[in-house]
Amino acid sequence: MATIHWFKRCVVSEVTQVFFFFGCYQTCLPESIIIGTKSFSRHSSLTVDRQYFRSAAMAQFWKPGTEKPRLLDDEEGGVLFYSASPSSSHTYGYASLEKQRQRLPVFKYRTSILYLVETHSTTIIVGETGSGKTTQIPQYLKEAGWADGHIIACTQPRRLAVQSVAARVAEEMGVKLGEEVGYTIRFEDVTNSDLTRIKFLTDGVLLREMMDDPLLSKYSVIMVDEAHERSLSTDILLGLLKKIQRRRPELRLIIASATIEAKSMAAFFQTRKRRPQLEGEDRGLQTEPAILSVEGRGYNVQILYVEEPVSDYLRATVSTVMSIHDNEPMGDILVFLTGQDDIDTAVQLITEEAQNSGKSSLGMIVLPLYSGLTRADQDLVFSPSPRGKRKVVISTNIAETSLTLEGIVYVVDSGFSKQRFYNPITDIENLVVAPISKASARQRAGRAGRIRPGKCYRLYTEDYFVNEMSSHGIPEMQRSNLVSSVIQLKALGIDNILGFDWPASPSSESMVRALEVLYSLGVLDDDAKLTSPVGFQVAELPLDPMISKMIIASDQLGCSEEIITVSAILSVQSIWISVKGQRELDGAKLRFAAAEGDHVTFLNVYKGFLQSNKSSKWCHKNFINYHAMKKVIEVREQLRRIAQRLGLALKSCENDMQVLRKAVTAGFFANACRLEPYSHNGMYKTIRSSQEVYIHPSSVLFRVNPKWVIYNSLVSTDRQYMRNVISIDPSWLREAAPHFYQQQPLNANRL
DNA sequence: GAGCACTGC
Repeated sequence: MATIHWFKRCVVSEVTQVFFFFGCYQTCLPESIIIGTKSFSRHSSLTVDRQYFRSAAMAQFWKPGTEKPRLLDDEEGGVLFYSASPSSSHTYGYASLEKQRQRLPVFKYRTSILYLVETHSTTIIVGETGSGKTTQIPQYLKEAGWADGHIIACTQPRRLAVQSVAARVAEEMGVKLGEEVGYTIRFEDVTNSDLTRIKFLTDGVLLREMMDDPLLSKYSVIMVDEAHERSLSTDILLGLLKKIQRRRPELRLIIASATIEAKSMAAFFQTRKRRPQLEGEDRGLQTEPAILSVEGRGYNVQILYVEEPVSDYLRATVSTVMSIHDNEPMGDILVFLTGQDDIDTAVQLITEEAQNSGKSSLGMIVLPLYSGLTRADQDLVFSPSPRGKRKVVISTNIAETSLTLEGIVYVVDSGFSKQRFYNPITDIENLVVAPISKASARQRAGRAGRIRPGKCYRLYTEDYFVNEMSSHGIPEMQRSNLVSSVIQLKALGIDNILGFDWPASPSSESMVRALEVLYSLGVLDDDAKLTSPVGFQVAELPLDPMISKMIIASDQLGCSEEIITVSAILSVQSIWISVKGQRELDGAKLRFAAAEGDHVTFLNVYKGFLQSNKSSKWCHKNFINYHAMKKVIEVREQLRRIAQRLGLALKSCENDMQVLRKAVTAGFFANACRLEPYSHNGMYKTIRSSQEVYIHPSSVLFRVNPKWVIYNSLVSTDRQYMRNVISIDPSWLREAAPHFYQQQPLNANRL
């Protein structure tokens, strides 16, 4: 392909001599802590590289058994760096497991960690993947007696991590999972209230627990793991834990992360300046956070940068993969691109290129990886590559944190990912391709060093990495719609949302917008307090507040069974299988299509699924995602239980779809749109802000264009597309939200 | 007639 050669030619022609630079520095520590590694130096040795890359720095990850630099920097930031003294040896039943435990890097810090937790309210532990912090620290705490009469909690951002870590710890302790060691995730509580002493849980579950027990009084130590990811729920949790600490000085917090800005996190938990006479300090408990750094266990990853910025990262990706395959020893390749579109194209281009070049096609298996794939397709990437073959996985961010692939030796990093951004003025969340942060780049590179030393090819220049890439991404909190977060805080009795102490404050526009939406839903009153009962009921449901409101309205309208089904379907990613050739999918959709719109279509799919006896074959035949439907069933059951607890009547409207549409209107009235009169291209305008929007072609109402519709969400590409659309009668709007629409020109006769 | 990074309750 001529286009691919362009990249090679261009670079080759400009590279006359290439240098190798060697430097030894630790990428696993935040810059603020590395200041003491004086040995860091860069000396260049002249080598001609046959690649088109310049090896600018060797990212040296610490290996077990090597001495690490020690430093003490307690001048300002409160960084305590303890020397690694061997812990006293203990003997436990499981010899081989015990040996393994002692070989983990974190073991050398056992005494230091216990000392810090004993003497400090908050301990920040920085440790790379493989340091063993997640599995070992809860055990150390238990061995030291922190579980006597209390529970040790360890939170994770993801369900899978909770399950696997809990299983591992139970195994190491030689106990049955669910007894002394347990875990809780949504839909699964594998704990025993009498026996469980170490409990793993998602941070979202811990937030929910706070609704019943605001001070989290059954926990003695709470370890918040992967805090560097700065997810929405982690940040809310950190803000709330800081508040709890003031009421419960004896509670110990451990904030664990890979590449956190340790000092800024420490500054967040720094309370001394504001309250010089904290109760805890009288008892020798330091309220100033301690920071401890633990080395990881990855192998060296050599970082290579492009000499010149690439104009087309897709082409650059293809030629880089081909070059690795032709020139480098065996080992699988992991490529980070942005989304399904790019990935499918890259898979195709690489496959073609390999076939054209003849010999190299023999040894390559090229596989896509993104969440929209079916389970079977995702499993392909986990099967070991056949002898003599090189596996090339082209992935989204899913391989950065959520999934770990073994056998990766080479990483190709495009430097981009899709990120969500929220505009509080237009109230629209956009998904845009944006440059990643240094922290992400390091995380991606680290994926190459899991089994042996690897290489990471960055499709951007070193100068760009050093001077332009931001060190950490923007926390999710500052990129999201905050309605769900605000209602959670309200439910926990946080009245002053605008004054809440966040690890990273969201814009006041976002918060004001969230308050407005909640007010219009009747969830907050004039004093911005939760209304009773609607506000409390909405807060209790683990859903977007607009969906929760829809459920509550369905009680009066007598269609709660149907609305709960619709809610469950709206809260899973997509019930349709994503296929490249969409013809068949469109045909399949037609079988379920309802004139009223997508919500009713969903109901038809659900009914069909039940009639098929929840058959996976039936799903396959109808282009429906079986795993998504199973999740729908689970979510639906949970919602029914909560609805009953809230005193809502579970009732079916049978075939009266008008009440169902009214219930949807009660939750989503703010998303009402009117077809522009005389519009020939299906243009709608939102009632609230006269924004130009169109029905998404995936909707059953595409080209049907009813005069009045309500959408569930907007997707913006070159146009604003409404997804999941239902037709309504405009008179229902004022009925559902009189205050919201009192000044809006709703006269349908104007059409 | 177009496209949905990834989590989580």
